[in-house]
Amino acid sequence: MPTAELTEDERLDETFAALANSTRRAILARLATGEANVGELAEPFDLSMPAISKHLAVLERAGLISRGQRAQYRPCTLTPEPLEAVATWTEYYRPVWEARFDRLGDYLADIQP
Amino acid sequence: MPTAELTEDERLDETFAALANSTRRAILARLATGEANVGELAEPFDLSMPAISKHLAVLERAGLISRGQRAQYRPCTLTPEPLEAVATWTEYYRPVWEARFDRLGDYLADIQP
DNA sequence: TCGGTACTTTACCAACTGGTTAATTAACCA
DNA sequence: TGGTTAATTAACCAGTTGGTAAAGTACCGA
Repeated sequence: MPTAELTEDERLDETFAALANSTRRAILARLATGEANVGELAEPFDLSMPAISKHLAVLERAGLISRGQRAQYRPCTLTPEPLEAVATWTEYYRPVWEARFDRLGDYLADIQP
Repeated sequence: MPTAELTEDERLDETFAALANSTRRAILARLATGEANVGELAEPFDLSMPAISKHLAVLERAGLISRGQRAQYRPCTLTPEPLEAVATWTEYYRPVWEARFDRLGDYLADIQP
């Protein structure tokens, strides 16, 4: 079958949706320290294995992780390209939130004698 | 009533969920250029007004916009603090995706005679 | 006071999400 | 071969999401 062929917008939709869950963000944080199997990833959570499997499927579909196979194990690794896209998207708005400090700077300048 | 009292994780959940929709991201992009009424925000989209109202409610609940009132109009403005939180969250992973280039650098160094 | 404009609320719908338990697949090991 | 371990798939469920059409609210202006 052909590779999904998503638009940039659709890829951002999937990435943001995948990140909108603290279990999945915690899994990414764990993977930032290195590869891990599904069981190791599941251990910190009070969730069934199928629940973790589903979270991993969401992360994989969003391109945030990739999965290998070693015997019965499915080692997961972080693939951070979508995070880079999020950073790029977000940086566009940096001037907007920094304007607040600019205005604060103006204010501080104003009250100087 | 007391302000929602969400954890940092819950606020990130809401922010990422709000951003996981291209209509809402387009609305934010529009608001980055300045305040706008609901009708003005709806104009570029082939969606009913209630649909836009719902998107704005999601953005407001996530703290990404705030809404005023001027006669019949509800002017919306961008409130970028949650975007700053997203940037902070994302920057944590920057070394991970930049490691790719580091490794590329190692590789290029290796193949030098 | 009455009509129009701007927007929200309500009621409804189909599709998706996040969880469960039970069953299945696949690989190792004794 | 048969049992154990690792993980996925299937079937199900309640709650949320993204959309609609229709009704309601609120303000302005003639």
